Amino acid sequence: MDTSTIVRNEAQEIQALQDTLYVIGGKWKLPIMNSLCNGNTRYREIERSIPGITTRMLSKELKELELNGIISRTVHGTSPVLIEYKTTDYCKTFSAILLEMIKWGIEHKKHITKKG
Amino acid sequence: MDTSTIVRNEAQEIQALQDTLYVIGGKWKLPIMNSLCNGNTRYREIERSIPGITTRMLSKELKELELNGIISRTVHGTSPVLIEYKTTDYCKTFSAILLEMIKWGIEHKKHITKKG
DNA sequence: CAGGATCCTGTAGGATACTG
DNA sequence: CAGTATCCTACAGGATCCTG
Repeated sequence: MDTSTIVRNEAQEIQALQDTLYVIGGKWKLPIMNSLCNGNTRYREIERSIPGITTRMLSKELKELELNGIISRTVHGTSPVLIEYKTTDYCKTFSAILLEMIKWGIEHKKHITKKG
Repeated sequence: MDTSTIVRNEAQEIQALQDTLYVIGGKWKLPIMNSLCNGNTRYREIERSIPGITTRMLSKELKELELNGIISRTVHGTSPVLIEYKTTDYCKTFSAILLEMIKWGIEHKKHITKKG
């Protein structure tokens, strides 16, 4: 299969875009992924690293990300239960987009403040 | 300014991510950008190319995209008024992300159908 | 520490009809 | 053709308190 000969299909593209948006959509999923990428693994750690997020949203989003195979959740120990969140290899397939979006956001801020 | 020496700042990254999400957020902005990238320029053309979108959402999103400098709106003629929507050069700074997201969405669909 | 349970609200977005 | 104007509602997301 030669990828250079893939025929672009508009409807399929839009569907794919919406699928992607569905997985990473909402206000918090990308910030959470980014927090994990920065080495945070514990619930409270992640919470503190993302200004404004509530426990409700954090646990909700973590679940969805886990369901989509983007992150993993591991239980360590028994009595003082330790939970470890990590990005999966699958998450790494998204890191390029993540970085590009960060760069874009930074440039965009310059872009709009430049012109008032 | 050597970009390789940029110190990564987590809070700034998250802010940048949320800025980007704000600009392209919602259900329709990326599909619209993609439609324009595919050569559609007319309102009804764009509308027809995006299954499910309503005129209300289309005009609302087009306005916001124009405000953010992502697309341009040009009026041609006088009597049978012709409107032409086009992506701006600034929109092109986003095309890499757009393509990556399309690729990711397609792969993701394979990924999840594969496992059940 | 790692969340769950509730309650509440704004707004994104849908449906439908209409206009120059 | 290129949109406006209304009306409506589901749900994303916030606030707060509680639990093992």
